Amino acid sequence: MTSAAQPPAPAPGRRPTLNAVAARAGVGRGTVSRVINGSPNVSSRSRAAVEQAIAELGYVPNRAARTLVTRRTDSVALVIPEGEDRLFSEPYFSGIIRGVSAELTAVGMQLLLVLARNDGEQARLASYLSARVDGVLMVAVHRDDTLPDLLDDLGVPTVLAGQRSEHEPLGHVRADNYGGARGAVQHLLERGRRVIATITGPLNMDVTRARLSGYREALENADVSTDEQLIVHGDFTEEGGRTAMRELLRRRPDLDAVFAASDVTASGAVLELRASGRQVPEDVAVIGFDDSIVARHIDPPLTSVQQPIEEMGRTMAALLLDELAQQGKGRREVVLPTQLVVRAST
Amino acid sequence: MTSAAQPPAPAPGRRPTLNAVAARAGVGRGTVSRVINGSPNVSSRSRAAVEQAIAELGYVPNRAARTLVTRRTDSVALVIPEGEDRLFSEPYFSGIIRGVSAELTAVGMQLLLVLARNDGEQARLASYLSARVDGVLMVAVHRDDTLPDLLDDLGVPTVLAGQRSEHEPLGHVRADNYGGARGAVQHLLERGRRVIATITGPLNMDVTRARLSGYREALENADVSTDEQLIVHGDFTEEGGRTAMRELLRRRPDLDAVFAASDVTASGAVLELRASGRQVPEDVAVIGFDDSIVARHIDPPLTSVQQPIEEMGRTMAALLLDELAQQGKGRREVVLPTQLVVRAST
DNA sequence: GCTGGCCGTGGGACCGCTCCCACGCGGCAT
DNA sequence: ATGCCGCGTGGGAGCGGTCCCACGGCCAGC
Repeated sequence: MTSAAQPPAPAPGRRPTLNAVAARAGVGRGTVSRVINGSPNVSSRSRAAVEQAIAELGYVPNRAARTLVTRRTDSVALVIPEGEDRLFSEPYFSGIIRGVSAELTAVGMQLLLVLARNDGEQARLASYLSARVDGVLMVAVHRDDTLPDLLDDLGVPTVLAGQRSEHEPLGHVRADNYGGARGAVQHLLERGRRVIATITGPLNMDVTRARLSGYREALENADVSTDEQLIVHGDFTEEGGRTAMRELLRRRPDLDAVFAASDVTASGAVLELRASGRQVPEDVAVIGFDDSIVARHIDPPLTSVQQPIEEMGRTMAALLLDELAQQGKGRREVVLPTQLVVRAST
Repeated sequence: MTSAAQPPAPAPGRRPTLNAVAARAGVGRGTVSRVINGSPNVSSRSRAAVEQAIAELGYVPNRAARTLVTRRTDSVALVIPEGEDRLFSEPYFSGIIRGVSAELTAVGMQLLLVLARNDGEQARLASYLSARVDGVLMVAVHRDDTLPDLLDDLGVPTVLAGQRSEHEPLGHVRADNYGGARGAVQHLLERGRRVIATITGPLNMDVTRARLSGYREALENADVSTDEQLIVHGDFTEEGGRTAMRELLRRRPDLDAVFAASDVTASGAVLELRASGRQVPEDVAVIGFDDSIVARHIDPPLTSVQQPIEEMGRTMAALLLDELAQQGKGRREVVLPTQLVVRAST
């Protein structure tokens, strides 16, 4: 019965704690903490001792304990609207993930993946996120998405891929859709095409409007008359592309080129053109957008506008980390250049 | 100077705590905790009071505080080998994510996305994961992947999509690759094809061996002689498909069907067949695997073997939650049926 | 020589929760 | 009536960090 209060009790199969490191290094907890957090006010002697103890013990800081006191979770959420499966296809999603992930792991933050339903649960989701992460990245935002605003109200730094409207108040990254579209149409003009149609995306997306502007601009610059008959709205699906193409052929059977707002739409257009007895690119040239896996695999391989997806991911993460660092200030927008990838369809 | 120790100090812009709920409900902290965690030993009076207080205060439990004491993080990681961009294409990745996410959010767990490099960092990654999550889900495991074993050694429950070898010790979910391949070849036989070649995947993947077995089995069942000349190895890429097809045509110019181990491989094969002057499906029928976006968009649309991807995701998560619940026991394997989707290529 | 300031340091208080012990109370068997 | 049991309960201890205050030692300035 001489058990006078168990001294340190090495703790069974448990990971070493900061306390254990301090004991082993012969310093106080505060000093270990300072070393870990890179404080300059530590003598090199202490620092060396602590670093050695950390290495010997294989110490890894307990994130929960740190979060409890600092109120930072060191994690950000990537929110994806459920149903936007389009996003998951190459190269979009892999690129975004790779970029975001690279930027985040470099600073020791972790990435949470959250699928969001587009129903009335957005308020609940916003509150959930505000308790779980330091910031939020969102892709595929639509004009009427409220989640970004809800998050903003809760003070959760948020960065979007793309803007909801031309005056997006939140930080965001987007490709130069306007310039990409203009370049695509210029390319068609250089190939000698003169009756150039376009199949757009959904009207409630900013990318649709930007690409349409680029299309118009290119034609006006070239003094080619623009005909509203040559503009049809699609929905980014293959079926939408077929339907739109059918309508275009009805209106202007003499068209000699089509600029589609997505590769999948373009692939539908190609099918419909072929069904009407036209050859691509001999009779009608076709350009897509996204440079997706479909562009490379359909026949003929599709000329397409490529976005710097991975860099967009990296930039999104960087902007968010910026906002985190400066407490919500420094909200910025970044526009990245696109590149035309020429293949057999033009 | 009459400031005698600030009493409760309502705390400024901070979220309500369990203490605040207890005070408002007029009960002790223990009781609030019991209500939140669904303990049965709470009088219905107390329970009602607590629930009302929670609602009024908009209380959300602090996960870090809970994790600190329970040593559970209530989160699992989905580990994806970097470079396996193939996985990111429709429908694979979106399906897995949707299935996993649905199952996890139903029980309040969160999903961490982790990109893993295939270098010597795996030990570090394993240790990182063991500190950050309760369990791990892995996709695209190769025969020589060590991460699953490292995790197992650290006692981190792990569930794989697919098996590394035929005697996978870890819990895993896979599609019936054998049955799917057999069914595909049977379909070709029913279409009257007799000289059926196959382009496999990489030999270090179990799916490759399983699909090859199914191919052989179907031919043997039908008393069609199998010729090793008809088997060529690919690598799941389009270029690999072209190369393999070229080799097959050299060896057996009389072949009348090809079963490819992936849609992308199949699309390469189709291009090469066409280049050789053959028509698909008139001269040579082609079947792919995965029922990916490529299958639907190439010309002709590809007959393909579809896997129940979303269900695989759901099942993976369910198996992991099971292991979590029973402390690593109940390690199981689940095989899900495939389905042949017939299109114009056969 | 004394004072002031700064540097490096140790350690108490605390973050918000769960775990568990101890207590009061009523009902049942003795 | 007395005991015991078990239920519902309150609250102390502790999880593993960070923050910050106080302290000793040293050097520079007067």
